Amino acid sequence: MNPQTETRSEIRSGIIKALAHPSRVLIAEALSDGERCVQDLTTLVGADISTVSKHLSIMKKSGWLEVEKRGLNQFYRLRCPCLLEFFRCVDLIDQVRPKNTENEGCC
Amino acid sequence: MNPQTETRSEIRSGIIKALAHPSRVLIAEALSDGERCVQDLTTLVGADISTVSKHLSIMKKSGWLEVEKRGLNQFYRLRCPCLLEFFRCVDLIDQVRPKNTENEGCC
DNA sequence: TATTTATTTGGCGTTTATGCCAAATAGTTA
DNA sequence: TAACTATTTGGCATAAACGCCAAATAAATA
Repeated sequence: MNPQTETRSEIRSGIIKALAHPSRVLIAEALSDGERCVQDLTTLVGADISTVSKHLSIMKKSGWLEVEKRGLNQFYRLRCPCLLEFFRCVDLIDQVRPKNTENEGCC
Repeated sequence: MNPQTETRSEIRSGIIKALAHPSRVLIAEALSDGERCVQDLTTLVGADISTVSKHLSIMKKSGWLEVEKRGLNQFYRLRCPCLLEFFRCVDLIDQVRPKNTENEGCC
C-alpha cells in the first residue's frame, strides 16, 4: 500500500509485526545488551546467515534498529531503550494469559 | 510446538504477533476506552463479522483480552492497562524509523 | 417450541512470511 | 590485483496468516 495513506493502526501494526517472530525477539534481547555484528547474531539465532540478515533488514526498516559499518562488519543496535517497557508489557500479558486451564486475574 | 517447551522468545513473539495486524490494533485501541461487543467492533473494523470474531479469538488466547457474556452479546475488554506503554514504545519507534529518505536520530 | 439475534467454527482459496541455497557486493589483506 | 571475510540479495519451495461464505451454536423472545 502507498505509505502516504497508511493509517495509524497500519503504522503501529507494521512496527509490532517487525518483532513478531522468535528470532527477531531473540535479536532484540541480545541487542539490549549492546551492539552485535551479523555473525554473532547468527550464532545466537542458529539459522542461516542470510536468514538472519533478512530479519535484521526487517527490524531496521521498521525503525527498531540502526546499523553502522566498521571494517568488514555491520554492527546493529537498538534505536530506542523503550524496548524494555515494551517487553515489560508483553511479560505482564504472559502472566495473565490463559494457559492449559482457564485463567483469571489481571496484572 | 509443544507449549511446555516454548522458549521465552517464542512466548514473547506469540503475544506480540497477536497485535501484529491493523484490525487487531484498531480493536485494542477501541477497547482501551472500555469494553465492546463483537458487532460494534465489526462496524469499527469494517470486515466480515466472522473475521473479527477470529481476530478477537487470537487476542483472547494470547492474553490481551478477556470476554464476558451478557445476554446475546460477548463483551470483550483489555486484560491489562499496559497496552498504553506498549503503544507508547511503538510510537517512539515510528518517530525514529527511516521514512522515504534516510533518517537519523533517536528518541 | 419456533424464530430471531449474536457469535463462533469449518472450509477453502489467496496472500504473505519464512528459510535455505546460490550468487552478488563490499571492504581487507596478501 | 587476487584471495578472503562479512553481509546482502534473488529465487524458490514450504508454511502460516487472512478473509469471506456457509453452517453451527447459544441465548432471548414470540
